[in-house]
Amino acid sequence: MLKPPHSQPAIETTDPRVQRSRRMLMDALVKLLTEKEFADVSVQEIADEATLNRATFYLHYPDKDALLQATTEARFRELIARRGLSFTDCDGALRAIALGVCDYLAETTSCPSQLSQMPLENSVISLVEGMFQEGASAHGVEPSAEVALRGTAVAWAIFGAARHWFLTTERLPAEEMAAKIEVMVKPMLLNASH
Amino acid sequence: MLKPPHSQPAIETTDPRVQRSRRMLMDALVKLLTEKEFADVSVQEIADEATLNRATFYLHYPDKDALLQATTEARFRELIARRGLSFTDCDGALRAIALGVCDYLAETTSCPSQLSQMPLENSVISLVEGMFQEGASAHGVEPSAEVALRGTAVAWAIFGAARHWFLTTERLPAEEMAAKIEVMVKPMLLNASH
DNA sequence: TTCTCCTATCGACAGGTGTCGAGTAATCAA
DNA sequence: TTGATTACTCGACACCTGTCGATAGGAGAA
Repeated sequence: MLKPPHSQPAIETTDPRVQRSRRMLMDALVKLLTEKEFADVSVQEIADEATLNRATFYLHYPDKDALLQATTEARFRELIARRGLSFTDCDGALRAIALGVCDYLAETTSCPSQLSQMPLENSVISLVEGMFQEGASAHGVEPSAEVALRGTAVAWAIFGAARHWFLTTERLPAEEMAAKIEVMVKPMLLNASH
Repeated sequence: MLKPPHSQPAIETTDPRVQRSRRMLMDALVKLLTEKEFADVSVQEIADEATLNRATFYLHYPDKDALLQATTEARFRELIARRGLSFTDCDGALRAIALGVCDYLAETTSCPSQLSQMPLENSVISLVEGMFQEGASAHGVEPSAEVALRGTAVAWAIFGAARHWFLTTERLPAEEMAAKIEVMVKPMLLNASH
């Protein structure tokens, strides 16, 4: 469900030991996910795979959902960065974001069967939301409830569409899908953004 | 996560014992949710509250998430039915659905603090999706990948917007919000539906 | 180096989970 | 009513969870 305690604690630490432990835990989870479902992975297994003690796991994440969340977020951020997403051109950004989400789903969930489930969504959607906020403020659109609402709705629409695409057999190339999503979703932004 | 086994098994049984047990489990969960967080509710507590054996719980649902899912779906269906949502007028339907989702979130999650989390979404979104399918086919729009995609994206957008609204302090009346959502989301449907 | 702070380790704990086999009781059809 | 079927109960099982206190061990500053 929700992790109010260390919801976003897993960031900002310079201590190399901490960095190392967290990376090892993430890598361990990713490896285990190529072998079995998330639900079938225990904290003990993750700790073993990471060559860390189980108690150490709980020093960093409240439970395995939080680790999945953090891992997901890190991978998605990296993917976006690798694509060199810049918000200098407003027009390309929408398609790029859609493409990023499609790519992300296709890449990180192709392993066992359908990991395309819920815990992933929280982090990805809120990241996409953040991108819209960023993009809007970068272009002088002052933040308002209206803008925030539209950003949220668009983020959810994009994720929902990308997920739909991902769950489809015989799917189109990601680029085509991203273009489709762009034209479908763009009208939602036109009334209130600049 | 996902429950492939009895994902939608909780339907269609005439045996009164089954009906009774499932209803008692749902009612028990609803009652317990007024007292504590979902994460803090154990299967044993649910069974006790329902005056059923714990093993009986597992005869009906694979875990407590599945019960929450089923309970959620039942409540949302009932709410929609109570509002007398009809799809005879295409124009009102969109706003009515948005209103239904807002109502739903406001009603079922006001109890402890924030239950507005993930397990709920699956069922509600797919229900809304189903409504679009239904509405489209009722008006002679032949089913296509395009229509399905738009329905999905709209469902996610509505849910995301309603959730955003729900998590806002000082929120507008649900009716106003639903109207806002309608105008925001409607353009997504215009190109491909009739 | 030495000292301090923080992280990682270890063993153990009370509790929860999901499943099983065997027995009881309710339902439905013949 | 009888008999077959199915739901429910019960106790027990191995395992996982989240947390604790005590201890060892690196990182960085004095």
